[in-house]
Amino acid sequence: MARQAKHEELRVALLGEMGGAAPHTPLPTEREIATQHGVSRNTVRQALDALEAAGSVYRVQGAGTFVAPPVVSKSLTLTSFSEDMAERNLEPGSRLLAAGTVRAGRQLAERLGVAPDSKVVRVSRLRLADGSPMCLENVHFPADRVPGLVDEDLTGSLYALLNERYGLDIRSADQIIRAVDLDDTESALLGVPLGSSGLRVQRVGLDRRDTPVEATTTIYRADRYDIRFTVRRAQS
Amino acid sequence: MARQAKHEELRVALLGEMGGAAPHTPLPTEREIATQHGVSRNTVRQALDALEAAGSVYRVQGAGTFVAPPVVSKSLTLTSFSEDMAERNLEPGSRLLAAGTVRAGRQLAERLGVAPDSKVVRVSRLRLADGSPMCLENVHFPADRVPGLVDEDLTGSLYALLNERYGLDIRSADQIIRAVDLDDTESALLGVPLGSSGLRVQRVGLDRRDTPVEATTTIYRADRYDIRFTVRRAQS
DNA sequence: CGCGTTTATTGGATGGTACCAATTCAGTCT
DNA sequence: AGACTGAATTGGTACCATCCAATAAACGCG
Repeated sequence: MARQAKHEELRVALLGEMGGAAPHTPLPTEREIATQHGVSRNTVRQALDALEAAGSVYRVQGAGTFVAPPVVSKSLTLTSFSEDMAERNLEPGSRLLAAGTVRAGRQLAERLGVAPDSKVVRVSRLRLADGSPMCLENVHFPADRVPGLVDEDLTGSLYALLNERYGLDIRSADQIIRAVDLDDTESALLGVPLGSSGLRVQRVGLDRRDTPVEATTTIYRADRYDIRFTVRRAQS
Repeated sequence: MARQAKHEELRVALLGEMGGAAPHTPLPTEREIATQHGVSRNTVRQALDALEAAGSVYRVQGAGTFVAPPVVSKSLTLTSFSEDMAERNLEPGSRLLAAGTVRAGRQLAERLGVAPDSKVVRVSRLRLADGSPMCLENVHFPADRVPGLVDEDLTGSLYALLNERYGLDIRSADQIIRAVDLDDTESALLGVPLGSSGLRVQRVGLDRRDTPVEATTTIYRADRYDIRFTVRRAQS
C-alpha cells in the first residue's frame, strides 16, 4: 500500500504535472491544489516547501507559486560516487588499490571521534568514469564498527555494503573542499600531467544521531570534475 | 514591537537556551516547549525544522530532539565576501582593479539570461583578508539594471549597494566550483608562486523570482581558502 | 538474571480554521 | 492617459485536534 506520506506523494505528483511547463508558469493556488488532490492545505504546503527547497518552484506572497527556471545546479545532497556519476551520465567504475587495518593517528582520530591509538579500516580506490580515472578515494572506518570488511567485495558501492552488512546508515556529512597541487603518485594514478591541480573533498559521514561513521578524502581531476549546487540566503 | 514571526523568535530562543549544552543533550519534548513558551506545537515544529536544517539539532522519532555535536561545518548559505570573512575572523578589504561597461558575449549572456549583444557592467576587484590577497573577483550585471553603478564607491559591499540603490535583492545563487591552474596575471595579483592552483567559484545570483541578476567568477588562493558545509541525504 | 513483551512517550502526518501581509488588478478620480 | 485607491486574491503565520510510527523504559516470564 501507499506507505508513503501524502505530502511526499503530492510532491512527486506536482513535479510530474509541471514536467514540461515553461518557467514562471503559475501553479494552481495552494487552496486549489488542496481540493483537487483531496488533501489539506497543510499537506500542500509541506509538499511545496520541499519543492521550493529543492529549487523546483518559487513562491511570492500575494502572487502565487511558480515553476522555477531550469537551473543548472541541483541542490547539494549527499551522494555516493556511483550516484554522482549516474547524474552526469557516466559509467562508474572502481579499481581497488589497497585495503587494510591501520592505526588511526591524530588527525583521522579527531575526524572520526575515536582514540588516536584505535584501529581503523582503510580502503583506497581509484574511481573511474567511463573507464578512465576520475578520482582517488581514501575511505576510513573505525575498525570495530565494520568487522570483516576487508574480506568483502570492495569494488562496488561501499554505502550499499555498509547498509546491508552492518546496518550503517549515513544520513549526512560534513565536507571540506579545497584546491590542491597533485603530487607525483596522484597525478600518475589519475593520468594527468605533473603539477596539475586537483579538487580535494574531505568528508565525514554521520549517522542518524550525528555520530561520525566514516571519513573519506577524495581527490578529483580538476579537468573532469566540478561541484554544482544552489545556495540560499539564510533566514534573517 | 515583535514584528518577527513567533517560530523565528522561538528558534533564536531555543538556540540560546542550548547554548553551552553538551552534544546529544535532549531538548524538552515538542509538547513541553509548546506549553513553556505559550505557543502551539506546530510553531515549535517550525522552529525545530529550521534548527534541524541548520544542523543545530537532530531528531529521532520516538526518542526526542537532541543538540547536535559541534560540527565543523555550517550549512551552506549565500554570503557576501564580507560576511564570509567575518565568519573566519578575518578583516575584509578590497582593491578596485577595473570597472566599466562591456559587451556581454555568449557565455556571460547565457549565464545572465540576456542577449549576447547587450551591455553588461563589469567590476574587477582584488579582495583582501587581513590586508593580504585572498581572491580575484569579477562581477557582472546587466547594464540596464544598474545605471550609474560605475560612479559609485565600489570598494565596499556590492550586495549592500545593490539593495539600497537599486532595490536588487539576491535571494539565492547557482554555484559551480572547480580547481584551476592560475595563469601569470592571476598568480601575480594573488601573490602566489607561478603554477599554483586556485579554487574557482562561478556564481549566478538570482532574485526572489529566480531571475538572474548578477554573474560572478571568483578565484581563491588554494592555500588560504576552503569551503565547508554539510550535506544531507535526499528524502527518499 | 536475562530476554522477550507490553506500554507509555515522542516525534511525524494530516485535517481543519482563522487571520495577517504582500500583491494584483479593476475601478475611480484627476 | 496617468496616478491613486481599495477590494479580491494568494501565500504566510498560528492555533487546535487526532491519529500513526518509532522508540525506549517498565514489566513479567522462564
